[in-house]
Amino acid sequence: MEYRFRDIEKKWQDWWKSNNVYKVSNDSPKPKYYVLDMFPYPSGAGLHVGHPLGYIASDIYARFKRLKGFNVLHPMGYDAFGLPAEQYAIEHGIHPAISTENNINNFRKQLDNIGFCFDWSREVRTSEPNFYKWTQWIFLNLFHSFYNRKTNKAEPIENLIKIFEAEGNYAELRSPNSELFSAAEWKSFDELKKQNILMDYRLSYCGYGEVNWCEALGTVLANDEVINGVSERGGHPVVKKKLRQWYLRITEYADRLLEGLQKVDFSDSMKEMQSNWIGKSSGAEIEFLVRNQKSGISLRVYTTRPDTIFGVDFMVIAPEHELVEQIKTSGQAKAVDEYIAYVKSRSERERMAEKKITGVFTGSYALNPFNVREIPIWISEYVLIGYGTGAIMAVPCGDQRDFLFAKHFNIPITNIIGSHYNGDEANPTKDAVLENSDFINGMVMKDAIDVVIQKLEEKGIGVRKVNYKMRDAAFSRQRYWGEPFPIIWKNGIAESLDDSELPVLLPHLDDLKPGPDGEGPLSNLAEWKNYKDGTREVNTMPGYAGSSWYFLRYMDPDNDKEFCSRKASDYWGQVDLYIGGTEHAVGHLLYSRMWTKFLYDMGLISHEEPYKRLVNQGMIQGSSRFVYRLNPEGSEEHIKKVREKYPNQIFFSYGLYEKYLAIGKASPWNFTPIVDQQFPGYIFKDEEGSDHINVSKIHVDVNIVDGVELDTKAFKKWKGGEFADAEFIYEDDGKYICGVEVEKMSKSKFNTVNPDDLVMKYGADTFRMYEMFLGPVEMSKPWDTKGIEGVHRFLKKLWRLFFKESSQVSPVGGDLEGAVWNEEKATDAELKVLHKTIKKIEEDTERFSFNTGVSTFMICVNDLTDLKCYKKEVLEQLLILLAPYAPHVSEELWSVLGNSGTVLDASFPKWNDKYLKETSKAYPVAINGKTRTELTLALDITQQQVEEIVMKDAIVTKWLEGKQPKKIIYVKNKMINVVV
RNA sequence: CCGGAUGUGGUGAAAUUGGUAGACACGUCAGACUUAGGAUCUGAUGCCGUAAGGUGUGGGGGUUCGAGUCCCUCCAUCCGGACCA
Repeated sequence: MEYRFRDIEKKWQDWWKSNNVYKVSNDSPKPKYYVLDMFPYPSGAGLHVGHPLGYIASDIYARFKRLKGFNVLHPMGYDAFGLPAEQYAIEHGIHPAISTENNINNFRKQLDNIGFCFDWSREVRTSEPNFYKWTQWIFLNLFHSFYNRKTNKAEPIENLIKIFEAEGNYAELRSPNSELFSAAEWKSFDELKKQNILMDYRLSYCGYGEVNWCEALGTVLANDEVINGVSERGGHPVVKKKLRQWYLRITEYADRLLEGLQKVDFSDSMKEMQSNWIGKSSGAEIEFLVRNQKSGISLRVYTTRPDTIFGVDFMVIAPEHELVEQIKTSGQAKAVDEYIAYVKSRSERERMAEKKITGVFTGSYALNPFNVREIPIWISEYVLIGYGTGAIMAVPCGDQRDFLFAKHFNIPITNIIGSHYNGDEANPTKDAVLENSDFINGMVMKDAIDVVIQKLEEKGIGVRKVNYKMRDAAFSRQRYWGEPFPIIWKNGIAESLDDSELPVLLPHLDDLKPGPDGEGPLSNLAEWKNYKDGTREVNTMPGYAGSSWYFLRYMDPDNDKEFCSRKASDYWGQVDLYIGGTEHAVGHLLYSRMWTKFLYDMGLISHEEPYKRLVNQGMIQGSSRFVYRLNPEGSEEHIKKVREKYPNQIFFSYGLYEKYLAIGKASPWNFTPIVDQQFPGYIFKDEEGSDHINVSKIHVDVNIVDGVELDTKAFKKWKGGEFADAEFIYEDDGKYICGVEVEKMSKSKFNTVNPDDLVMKYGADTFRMYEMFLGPVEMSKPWDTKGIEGVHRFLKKLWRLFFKESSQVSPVGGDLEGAVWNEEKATDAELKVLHKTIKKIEEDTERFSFNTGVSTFMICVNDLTDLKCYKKEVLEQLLILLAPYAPHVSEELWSVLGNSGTVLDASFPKWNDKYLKETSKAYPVAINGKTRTELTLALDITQQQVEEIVMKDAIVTKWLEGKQPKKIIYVKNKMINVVV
């Protein structure tokens, strides 16, 4: 009977479904284990071979843990709200609810094909009211909370009101925007004022701020959704705009998010990315008095290097700085105004692209607080209003930007670091001994930092200060396809809806055009917007709202009383293993960590970090294939001439293309190849000059290319016959070879490979194992289908340990025709193969090395084939090992051997040392690391016994020539070195 | 520019604590069985060399009896952040 994977896989997938094999209970005596995948955004493009990589890895691990006796939670769901569905709706006229539903169904079908062990009864969709009800509920909890800096945790806003009523607002409580007031003053404020003050403390709050506004998408974007000044989705330009927005006060959690990284098992690069994003730096804020016609102005700067205070040669403030108007002198007013106008005319993108040194002198001087030296104040766009105080003290001998600025504008440079400064570039060292520095002369810089800060604080002109790059996260979108806010506006006050009014359903809307004044589409729906005696908030929540807590919902998906019962979250606890891509490093992962900390502060869950261990699967890149078409270009006459001779499209094989270029030989058309930088390829020019033949590189579907060889027949049919008339110039061996480049996998590059096709051709088990066999899960690599045959061959070989293959067609299951397996007792040699495999598979799987795991199976099956071992005793155990990797064939053969139920309910075999011990082993011996011989020694012997045997060995004694060895090094179990 | 990662045959890659580098697989070559094979099986396969032998983990240097592995330095590729004071 042959290995009929299609029937087998269909059979077991149906069986798993109808027997609820993967349904997980919250009530089990077994220890729990939670394996989670980053749930997908169901895009219209469907799955390509890159998507399932992480799912397969987690699936293997989840099954493995189940075999090891854990109660494993392994759920899946959909991150279904978001911008792309809405963009798609606008472009194609399909309502997001419909397209999302379609895409989900399509995803599900593709996922089911691969045979995952997800517990689909726990599926969540962020766009479902029974899910986003709780997203809204958590949002309201954030809204009703503030961060108490004294207790260092989130608390109900009532606590803050009590403090205000009793003590008023004081410095330690103060939020940057809020004023200080006494308890009595607080009581005298009217409601609007009180609410405005409270808004400065709420963990989700509404405020005005500079936001990233994307005109093309018609919405604001969070900082991590903007890459190099353009939107992550679509690459549209993004500008700064002041708008009323909802925010998440994530900055209050900056320190805890940073500290928490030490408690979790993430990769170094992931931790690095997060801590860079948080961007904690410590230093001081220093007050500089400004000397000009108006008195009493002071300029506050932030610096991490207060030790360089005597090296300050100028100050720079951001063009948007609030003191610009007051600081500019009448003499410089014109120049300053012109400069500000210039800066405004430049987009964010231009600024980043061309880093010109620009700036203008304000005419005013600041005074160094220690020696009252006059320091000119400049304005320049290289100082950002958003970071620190928007003003800096410039130390050109220590900071390269300051240095270049000083050189450019001929500002004299003070050297405070002696020979460490060479006059050609700044030196940011902290190890120099200070010079020209008044009371810190002679001190090492890094020691001087604290001394200066102390002195500043004593004199009341500065304060120690920690700064973060991270900003509060913009939490509203002017879009339709997201969670509505449970907020009503009344007389300028945001009021929360009552829990009983949740969920606030997203109303149906056919026309998704934006509302007036930069508001979202919901603004157009008056009957929905007007609610009770106020108006609803018409913005919606961003894509990351639902994903910030979805991992908790899986624990208790049907609960309609709570977002997740305490009992369920206590049982499942942290996600033990979280698998996903690095692209969420600073977005989703930070937000979900913050939400978890918040829920922990509120006493709603018992753990503070959501993910215990994070594994980042690598990206599978596309391996694009190209054909090279010759296009005549230039005068009409020339084109006609060429076309007369060659009426069809001519394609050049890659090898020839390369060859002609390499040797500079004339092509068959006598066009001399020359390199032309203007074109993305090469140009073949004719002798006359302007007329030439351009070679265009065309993406060709990887699925009609076998390795690098083009299937020319399929090519002619491809794209509805666009290339039906193609003629080919072949290699010498008559093949048409394509060019290869690694790019991002995308439909437009024709380099996507659909898993469905591979599953159809080779089966899900082969596909799963091949994806793992490609290399370490964490590594990015281009997809290459060549090689899948090897894995398929392995499964067929495995099959032949159970059945003789015959061409006769037999029904699946129950029919044991051609069975070769037997119940004989296994020999030691066979058990050795088995136990070696058990040990290796356990280790490989545990340390996530699935690629070597697959190899281990191949070696095992090769060995068993060599031994002609068809014994049930061995094979049965092997099937248990294989069940996580190739679940379908394992189930089939497991039942063939007469077992009932799923193989996953078996327990993972234990390996026995007894079978792994060698009776004897050859040890190479090296003398002075040069010469080698082999000795045969027993396995468990002592160092002393080894030395005795070595010294008795004929070859060794001959080498030693009577000399005594200095030492004999017995290295573990392999090598002995004799040093003379 | 800063930070992180990676660099091993024709290809994907193994080598868990420093211990016979290249497991396993693809590809290639040769052979067997075949009317045929894109089926299956056997053998060979890092490179140079007919061979003995030499050489070999991006380059250079170091530690060690011994280095793919540890240290220094340079180079290349990928990813992330970039006027963050």
